[in-house]
Amino acid sequence: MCGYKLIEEKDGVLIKTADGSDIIFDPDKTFDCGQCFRFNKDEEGRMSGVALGRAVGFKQHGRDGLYIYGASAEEFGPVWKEWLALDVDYEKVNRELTENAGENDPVIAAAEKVSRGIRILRQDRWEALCSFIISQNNNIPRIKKIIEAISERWGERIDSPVFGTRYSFPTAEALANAGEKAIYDMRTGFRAKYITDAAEKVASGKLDLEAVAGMNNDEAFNTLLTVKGVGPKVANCALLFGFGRFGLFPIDVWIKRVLEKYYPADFDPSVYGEWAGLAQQYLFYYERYLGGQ
DNA sequence: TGCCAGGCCGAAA
DNA sequence: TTTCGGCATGGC
Repeated sequence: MCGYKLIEEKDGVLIKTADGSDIIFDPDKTFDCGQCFRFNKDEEGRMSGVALGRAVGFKQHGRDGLYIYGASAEEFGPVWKEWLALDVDYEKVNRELTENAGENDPVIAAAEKVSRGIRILRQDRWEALCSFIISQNNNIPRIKKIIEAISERWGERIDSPVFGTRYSFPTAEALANAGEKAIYDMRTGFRAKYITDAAEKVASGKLDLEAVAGMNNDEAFNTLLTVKGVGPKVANCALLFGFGRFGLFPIDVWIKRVLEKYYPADFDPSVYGEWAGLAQQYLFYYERYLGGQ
């Protein structure tokens, strides 16, 4: 089910599923599961932040609804439906995921249950790549701080009637022009040279993210590895979250822990099929936020 | 205070 | 080819 009714409101647009079915989108979980670093719960109880150069906020509205603050009805289809992946039937995906995994999978069914409502977003390519370069050997609160800081410094100012002043994620050109020292001064540490290399490659066209989007997974992966500071984990996260490669399964310290804790040594995540990336995200959320409860 | 964080690089073995 | 120390910083 992916049809929606749109109701224009004064500060945004209310989305309801056309047939009253569960929308399966939990903003709190989706923006708190480490795929996107620019959203926080605000005083109104919305998950608000900046994406695609727009200030926006999300709040669940009953089981079948979603309130999108700072957006219009005509923006929904081309912008937010795509970005939030509301075109994907998660009821079906969740069913396929647990079926693919089979009955002998120790935890995916439990992880799916507690993680229900997480959607893998279709984020901006450059923002995803750059954000996950920053994420390496770092913790989520600090990753968010650094990203906010560089956005305030080198992003475009956005004056939103709903959210006030916010800043877009800086372009590769802006960061390339800023230079490594200025980026280092934003407390990015040893990542400054990696961010700079990525920004310079993208700004110069030496790395064409549009072209990467047209490549198969292996080609795209190997192309991203040409950036200094981009290894397997960062490349897979960039592709999963920024290029809609929902079948990729990035392995970080948390996922490694999950695999060691619950799965046999020879476990192959490709059993999760084209939704391995979602399985990964469910397992991450399950372990990180619930301690495997 | 010390350990760790959505890792990767470069050198050593 | 695989292993391993080092890395900047700050959250907890």
